[in-house]
Amino acid sequence: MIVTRFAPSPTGYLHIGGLRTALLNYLWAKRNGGKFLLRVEDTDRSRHNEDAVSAILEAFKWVGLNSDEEIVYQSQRDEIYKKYIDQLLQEGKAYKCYMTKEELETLREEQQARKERPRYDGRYRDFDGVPPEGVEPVIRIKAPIDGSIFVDDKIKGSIEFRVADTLDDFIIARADGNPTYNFVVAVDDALMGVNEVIRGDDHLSNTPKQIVVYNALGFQLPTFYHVPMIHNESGKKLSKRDGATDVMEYQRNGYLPDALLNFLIRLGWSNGDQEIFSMEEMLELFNPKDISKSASIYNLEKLNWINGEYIKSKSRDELAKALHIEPTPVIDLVKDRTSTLIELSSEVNKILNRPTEYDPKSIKKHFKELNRTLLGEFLEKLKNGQDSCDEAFGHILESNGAGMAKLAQPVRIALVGVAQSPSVLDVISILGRDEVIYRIESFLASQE
RNA sequence: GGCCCCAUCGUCUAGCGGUUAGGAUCCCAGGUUUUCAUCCUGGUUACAGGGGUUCGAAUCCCCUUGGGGUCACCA
Repeated sequence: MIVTRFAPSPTGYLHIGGLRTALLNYLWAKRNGGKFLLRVEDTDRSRHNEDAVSAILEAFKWVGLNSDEEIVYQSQRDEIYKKYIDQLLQEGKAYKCYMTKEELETLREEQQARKERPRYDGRYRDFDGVPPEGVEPVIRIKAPIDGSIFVDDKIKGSIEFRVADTLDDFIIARADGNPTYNFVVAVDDALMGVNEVIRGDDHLSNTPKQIVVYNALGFQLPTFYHVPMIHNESGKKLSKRDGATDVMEYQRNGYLPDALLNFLIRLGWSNGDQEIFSMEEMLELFNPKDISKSASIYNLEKLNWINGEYIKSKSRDELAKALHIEPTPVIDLVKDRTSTLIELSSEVNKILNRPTEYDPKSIKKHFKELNRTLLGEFLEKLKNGQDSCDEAFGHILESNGAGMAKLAQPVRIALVGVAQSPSVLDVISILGRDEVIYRIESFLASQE
């Protein structure tokens, strides 16, 4: 069975790039009848943040990606980590290092002065003397001293990391006893049964370290897929400064969750010329080995288009629900002309609500002497009640020998306040004769 | 700077030795629409550069250039 996971650190909200990673993991697990798990990486106590955790979970709920098991919190697994650290200590695969932060810093400066790679020198690796007083030791793992570690990545291929220039005996537990990232990731993934790891390629250079941990503990290595980053418009890793990186911001801005997922799946992955993918199709087609090797730039224009396509394809009831309003035929009238729920809402309101003001530019262009006359005649016919609205429209144009626009545009302005709207006759038929009369009279009164 | 990764239209991508280099988005033009939007039709724009290999390279190899990532007692 394939088990995947997404492991956010609770530093704020769910990042749009994180959501993509989560989606890929979700799809791959589900496609294979496996499990998708969630793990909160909060080993750094000083950064632990409850609000951040709930913000992230809220975002997952919104997009509908659910964990198949209880969410794992690393902050609650101290005993587990301690047990494995003790095991490594006892087996001589890890050791206590009494070097102080200051000493470490000095070492680094010396190495840098010599243009060498900053690297722990292993001075306590085989230490069996008397430990210095007053120093709480960190725990370091014994990494290989030479040779190479190979990461067999299913997207990038086999990658060689020479120990000499990538590894040292890195710290697996801090002086305060808390374990560090590369250690807990390996332990948790192994213990949770995660056997396929799909993550951003910013983790690629961490992978050799995690492999050292897997090997020391005798755990089986998962399959790795390192997916390229999403970049901002200037080609850099997407960060908070780029705006709109919080997943929930997309909800606030009127995007539909399935449209957002559709947009994200197309970053670095494709299926021929297909652009629109339902969740079912994604589940049927997605395979992480097909992900492209190069980074992609995050571009909102495509998302807007996709979102518009999704709005067009939704039913009146679905859209009403998304807008938190009662279903109305107005939705069908305007949904083809909008690309976000915000726009949809404003278009609906434009028709449902009586105009509070009239666009000056529209009036200037479409409310001249003839328009005024025709509109007056139209109003009379409506009040007279002989003709239907459609008939009244036709009769007036015919008797005056005028083009449609001469009457339609002023009517439109009277009904919705501007010269742009869906078909005037459609709007009239939705509003009903009385409301149309009211709005035309109000408009005429405002133009006295 | 060391190490690692990457390189087709502005953007997302198809292509996996032989194609007029395709699609989508964006933009522009025309049509439809009384208007706007939708929709339809058409158009502009790409294989980073240089060497190889080959009868034949966007496709394979090397170099250069460019871009990105990463180098913590952060995750």
